[in-house]
Amino acid sequence: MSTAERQNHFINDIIDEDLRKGKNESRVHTRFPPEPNGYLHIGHAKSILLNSGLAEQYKGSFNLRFDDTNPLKEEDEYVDSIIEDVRWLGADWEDRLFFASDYFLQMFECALDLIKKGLAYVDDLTADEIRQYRGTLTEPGKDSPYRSRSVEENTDLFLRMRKGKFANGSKVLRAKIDMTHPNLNMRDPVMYRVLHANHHRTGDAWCIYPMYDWAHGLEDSIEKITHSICTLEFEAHRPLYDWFLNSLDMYHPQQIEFARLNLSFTVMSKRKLLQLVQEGHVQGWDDPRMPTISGLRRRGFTPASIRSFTEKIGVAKRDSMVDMALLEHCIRDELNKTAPRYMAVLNPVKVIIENFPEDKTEWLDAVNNPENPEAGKRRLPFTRELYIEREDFMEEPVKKFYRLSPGREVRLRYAYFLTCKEVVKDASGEIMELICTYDPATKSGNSPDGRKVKATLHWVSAQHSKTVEARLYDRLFSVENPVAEENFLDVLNRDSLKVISNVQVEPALGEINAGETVQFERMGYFIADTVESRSGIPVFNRTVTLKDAWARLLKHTQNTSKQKPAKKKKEVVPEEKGMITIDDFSKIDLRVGRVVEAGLVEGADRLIRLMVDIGEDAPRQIFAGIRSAYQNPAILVGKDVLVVANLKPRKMKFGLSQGMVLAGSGEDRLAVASFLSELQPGDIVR
RNA sequence: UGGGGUGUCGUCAAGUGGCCAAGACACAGGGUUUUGAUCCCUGCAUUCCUAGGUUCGAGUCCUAGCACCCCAGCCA
Repeated sequence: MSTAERQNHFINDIIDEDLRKGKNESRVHTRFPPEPNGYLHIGHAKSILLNSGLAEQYKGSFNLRFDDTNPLKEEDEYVDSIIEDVRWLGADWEDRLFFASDYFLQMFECALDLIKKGLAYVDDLTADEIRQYRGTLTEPGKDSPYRSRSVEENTDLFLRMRKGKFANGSKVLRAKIDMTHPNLNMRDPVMYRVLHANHHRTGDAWCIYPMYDWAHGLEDSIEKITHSICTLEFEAHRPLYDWFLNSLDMYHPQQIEFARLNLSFTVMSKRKLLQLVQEGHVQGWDDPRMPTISGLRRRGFTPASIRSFTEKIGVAKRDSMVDMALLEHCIRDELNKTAPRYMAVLNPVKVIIENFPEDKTEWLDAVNNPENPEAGKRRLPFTRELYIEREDFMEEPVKKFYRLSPGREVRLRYAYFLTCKEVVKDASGEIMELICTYDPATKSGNSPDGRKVKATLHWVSAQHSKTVEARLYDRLFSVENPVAEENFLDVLNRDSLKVISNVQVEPALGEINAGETVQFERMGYFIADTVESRSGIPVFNRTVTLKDAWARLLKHTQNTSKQKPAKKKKEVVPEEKGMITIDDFSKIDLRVGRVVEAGLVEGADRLIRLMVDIGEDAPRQIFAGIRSAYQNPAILVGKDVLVVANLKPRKMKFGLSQGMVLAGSGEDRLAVASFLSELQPGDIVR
């Protein structure tokens, strides 16, 4: 494939240094070691392209090796899909396709060797007991009672394990390291478990299977890998990787860890992807909404776009979440240069051109790809009846909408200027047809008088167009990080797939081959689905929309108009209309009060200090700004007034004001509301 | 609270003691345009998790904190 360009990251630095020192005879040999228990996703693509890219860059080698050490989870179906995906991505393993299961015998012999060295033992503890003996993060573990078996006994037992003399789970082979090691992985890890199960490649040849930590370093060592690159979660396993190889005194590759890829608006764990498939939330591993390689391929992504993406995201050790927008950018960037353009109307509305002859078909030239002159031209039929996009017409155009509306003139791409004269609706008010006229002088879209038009619309001839189906895909999840939710299924994007069956496309599109990608002008990039297209009847998958400034503008105004009514509910109702509800009113504790004392306040020329009896043990002190109306406060004494009793007390420099006295005010008047009645202080007013 | 990692713009990510802290995506503004696309221009971290320190000079070195991630499968 293409030659890998050097990227600057820490793994390059490590390799450069190794080469400088002449380590491994200056070889570079990498590998991609998938377990065939699921489909590959874009996170794997990052690893595949990293490993194979490094091999290319340093003129080394790259192996594809299946890490098939667990017969319970692995299947040939997955092997096949993985091979297809890695090949499609362009990684070249030449003749080096390997299986860990091919090394089972060598691994077995190595285990015997380790037993002989007194570094491994057969343990009879149950899985539960092993867990208990392991200790915790903060407490050391303790030795198994079987830890001190002799080399002879261990050898005998292990041989019999291999011969099938023991039941599943009854015995394991463990490395003898250190049960008090602060790294849990070093507390006598299990190397082999008894598993009477059929393996997808070795069948019934084995009934003991090696564990990852034991097997992986051996696989790398056997293949003479120089740099064994894996993801961060294996960092704590590296001491073990090193311990096994050192104990065996074998060729020793270097394990290097990097951060796995996380992509916004999707999930990347095999378990969750499997769940999406099994529970039918998507239509399979290759559903175009899936972040799997096969899903992306069916969606219309290309190896080059994925390669470009992995180059842009870089390689580092910090946990990160890459913006889906970057992946979308990469595929747009490529398809813009390569995809031939066609016209297709996703949501058609009929246009009738009054002044165009009924029986005439005019063939017009259209450019196949403005980015690539070599793509040539094609001819488009133009007739009296056309379809245009329903969204390209607005009977009452909003601000900044400059497409078609009554009385307005637009350009039909590669054709003529068109003016809307009349809107025809059905009984329900839905627009059925647009009656328009065209200007014959504007052929191929130019006006001789220099008249300008603000918009250019795509269109198809109603007589010639074909009806096809399209699937409009969107992001699978509605939030950036679905994994952060209680249940990631709760945030599945309900609109991730919209199937539309009445897409009107120009005739040439009927001839397209499955797997070909085109641009529907102004709408997006679409690929003819490889699974459901039939000869002459393509089914289109939308890979990605074009960037759309108008859609963004619309969204913004929608958002702001959505927010406004929400605000208005709070503010407008009480303020503009002067209304509160009965609930608001019932919050006010209004009492009858009798003024028992009233006087001026020293240093405050507006305030009067009142002592008001509202039926409580003691009168309340209330400061009221009513002095302008009561130069002689004494006249207030003995009057019955209305007091807001549950007003939050307010500290003033003259003292605490514990309520409010209602007063009425008008032009030049201010008076405390007082009254004569049978009501007594403390009575509630409603 | 054991061990292993990581902290630089909204998101990725360069930077390996010495010009005003690369670049990309996103975002905002402008220009060109027969795709409201593409393309082009402009803007976008006085600051690198925090606090001290070393130094003529620190994102880079030292010390002490803080935050986040991984590990207790007979999964990989």
